[in-house]
Amino acid sequence: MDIRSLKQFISLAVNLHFGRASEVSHVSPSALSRSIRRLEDELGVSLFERNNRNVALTRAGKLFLTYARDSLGQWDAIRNELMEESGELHGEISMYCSVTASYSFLFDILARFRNDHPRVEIKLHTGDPEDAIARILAGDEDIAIGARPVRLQAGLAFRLIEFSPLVFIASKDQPQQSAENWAEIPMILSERGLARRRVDEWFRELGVQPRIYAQVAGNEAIVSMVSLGFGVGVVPRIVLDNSPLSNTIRILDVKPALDDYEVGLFALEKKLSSPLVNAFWSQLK
Amino acid sequence: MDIRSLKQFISLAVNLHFGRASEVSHVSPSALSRSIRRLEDELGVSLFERNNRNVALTRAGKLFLTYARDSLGQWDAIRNELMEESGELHGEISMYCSVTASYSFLFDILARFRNDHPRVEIKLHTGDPEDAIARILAGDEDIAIGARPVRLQAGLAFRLIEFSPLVFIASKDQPQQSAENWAEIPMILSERGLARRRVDEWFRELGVQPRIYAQVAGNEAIVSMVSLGFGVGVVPRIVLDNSPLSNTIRILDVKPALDDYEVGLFALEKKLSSPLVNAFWSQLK
DNA sequence: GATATTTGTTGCGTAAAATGATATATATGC
DNA sequence: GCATATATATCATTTTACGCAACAAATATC
Repeated sequence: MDIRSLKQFISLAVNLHFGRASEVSHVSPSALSRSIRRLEDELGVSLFERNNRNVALTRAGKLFLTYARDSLGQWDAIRNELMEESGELHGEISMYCSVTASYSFLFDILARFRNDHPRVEIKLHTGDPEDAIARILAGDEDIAIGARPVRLQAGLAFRLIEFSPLVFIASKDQPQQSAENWAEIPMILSERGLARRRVDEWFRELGVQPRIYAQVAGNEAIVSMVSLGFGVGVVPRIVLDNSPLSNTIRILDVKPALDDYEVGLFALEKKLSSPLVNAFWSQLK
Repeated sequence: MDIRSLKQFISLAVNLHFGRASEVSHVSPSALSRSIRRLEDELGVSLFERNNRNVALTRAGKLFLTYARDSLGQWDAIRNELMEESGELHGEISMYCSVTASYSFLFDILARFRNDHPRVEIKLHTGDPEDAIARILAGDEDIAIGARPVRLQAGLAFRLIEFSPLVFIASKDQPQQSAENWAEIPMILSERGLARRRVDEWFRELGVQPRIYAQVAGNEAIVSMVSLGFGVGVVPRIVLDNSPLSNTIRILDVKPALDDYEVGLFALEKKLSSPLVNAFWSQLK
């Protein structure tokens, strides 16, 4: 039995799906299957009841799950304890953020952190920012960068990095639209996410049914389409600051303005007691 | 980190000597050295302060030792729990006994145990019976076969297998000695151990200084020398029962007779709660 | 004080174990 | 009944672990 097997077991016990669990653990499904099998051989009991369609914990599996969680917690605890003993921070911390964020905030933050704690290895995963909170809550990542939702889930901690206005953008070549014809203007919006919800509400309060030209995943794609003159988009301004297309774009002066994005760090509150996470966290004063 | 590394670490922490610790763990010293090194790398701290002459636990090592013991205890606990869940006993149990014992009692006991619990693997180590209790107390073995000492150490459990008279033996060819000349008779005795202490006391009570011809390690060697006519020896009768030389030997009728050997199982009391050890233990009614 | 001995570590070649890609078997859904 | 999904078996490859022997450093021995 080793720590890795325990983590894999927990992942499978939570996901109840070899494919997804193996993805989280960064191994192939076959490796996970064998790892679980090995564990079962070692313990002499089946931990999962599985056929080719379903995976379920056995009674023994449930018992072992609580053991695994405890054991992993204690392992983390002793590692933290010994880390304090050694004086210097070291180990591994996992981060999740969007590609946009990795271009903008991340560089400065990481550079500083790296300088202060050179022996801490950072595992960075990028992806859809909408998944950020879910990944934190699931314990898949230690820290994520994202926009603060209106309501924070219980146990979730947020620390502001900066405000970024949510702005309407149009191509520089396009003539300025008058404020009255919002129903006519082709809009290019996020498929989902906080920005989309804000815009939907904005239109609702205005009493206008927007003409949605395109629903796009990713702020960069919105900038591209707007730059090409397809319509008006809404993105956090931080995206423009790092966009190679920003000089082809102008920001519309829209009233009322949308609320600012609050971009910041997410982490589980209970993980803030970990020296590594805490060091990262406290870096932002 | 895996269970094996933890055991190796504990062994080194107890022995404070790579050679001896590696022997207990059944690996080469180099493997142990690398294993410890790996642990230290993983934790980012030194666990031992060591040069080519001394090994000592660091402060971090002491902290980790308590963790390791706890962690190992919990691992055993969950394994036992899951074993009860599964209904059938399985796993591994380690035994220690002398070569003599392995010829005599062990066969029947093991055959029966194997029949009742075929999925339990038995690791058998043989060696000097005088080490049996020490190995049990050190936790190196689950169960040992040996002779009950006058006083049992605290925490040590003993279960009688059978009595075996401690007998004086001589070669069949030698003439019977009269009872008066014990001081003249060449004695062949164990170097150490319970039998030796009993004989020493026997002579002391008789007020005779024995003439010790040879001090030998191992009952088989005593039988050999006696059989060749070098003198009179003292061994538990069970040894004769399994000796190919027994027909060349006769048992002397000595008064007062020595107390019987109480041959039986040793185990740590706290290990009796383990299903495996308990099953072995309870086999002897 | 020179030599021998003890003992932890390291280099190297081999053996074992783990892994990923692919194939397979089997269950489910339409 | 065919298409899909999914856990597992197989095989080739890579990674890891191990033991042996050499080494280095410290102590013991005379």
